[in-house]
Amino acid sequence: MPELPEVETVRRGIEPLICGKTVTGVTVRNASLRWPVANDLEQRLCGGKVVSLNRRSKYLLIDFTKGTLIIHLGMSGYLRSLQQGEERLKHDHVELCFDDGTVLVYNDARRFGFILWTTDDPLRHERLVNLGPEPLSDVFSAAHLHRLAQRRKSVAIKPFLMDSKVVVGVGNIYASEALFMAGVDPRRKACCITLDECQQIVAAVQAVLKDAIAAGGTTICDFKNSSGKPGYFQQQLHVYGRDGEPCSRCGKPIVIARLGQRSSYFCGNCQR
DNA sequence: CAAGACTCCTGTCAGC
DNA sequence: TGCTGACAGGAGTCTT
Repeated sequence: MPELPEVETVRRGIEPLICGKTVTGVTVRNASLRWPVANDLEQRLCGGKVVSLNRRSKYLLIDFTKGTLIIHLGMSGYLRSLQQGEERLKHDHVELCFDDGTVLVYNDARRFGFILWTTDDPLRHERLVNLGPEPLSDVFSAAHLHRLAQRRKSVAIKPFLMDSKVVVGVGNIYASEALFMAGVDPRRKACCITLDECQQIVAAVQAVLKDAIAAGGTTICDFKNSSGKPGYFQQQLHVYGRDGEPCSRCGKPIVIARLGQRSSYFCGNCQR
């Protein structure tokens, strides 16, 4: 389940494979993703040269001379490069062929992801324009978090952190992990979190994401393999998915709570 | 506007 | 062993 670190890992992994190369063919095997793949994608992409690869939130932005491909990996999506003669896999939905023979494949079993094309500024695209700050930027500060949190009278801090208007790229796993690191109970109301605690939370979110990116970076070489999914879950998780297991800090069992339709894992002793 | 429920989809796993 | 149902989750829409 690609969260921001995984998308950044994907970006770094495929950048050297396609940057500066020209699209010579596009195959869409299944256009019914979260939003349908444009039926004229091949016409739009062919002859276009990849200028750069960028990321905004969990969106991968492939800038071409003619426009930008906006890719979201959803829950189960990944990109890999196909070796010559290699078999296609189930759920290989879209393929981009480049002039040097490189083939980039989009695979997404659950089809929560999508591939969009825009000729305008991708950051002003309707999917991106209302997003909050990047978690690793200076805009994501304790003051920012505290200011927004004070207006939210009933939502708990954990679903608040997962709100993309507050900060992008913090999914269920990293929200749980960051709140553990910050020592904050995920059930507490956002409006009751102090500025000092916001500072702890910001630092924790950034540390968790940076660690995950670093862990993903170690597996970038796998991109050339057909099995080359990037290093999801390489990181040591302290609370996520560990209900009943002892807390790594105090030894008391990790507990689980439902917050905003999502499972939240935490230590009732270390997180107050 | 805020907040919660519901939705998309399929692989995985528990329970029978 | 095979079937069934619950569950997972990002992010959008719908309802309250």
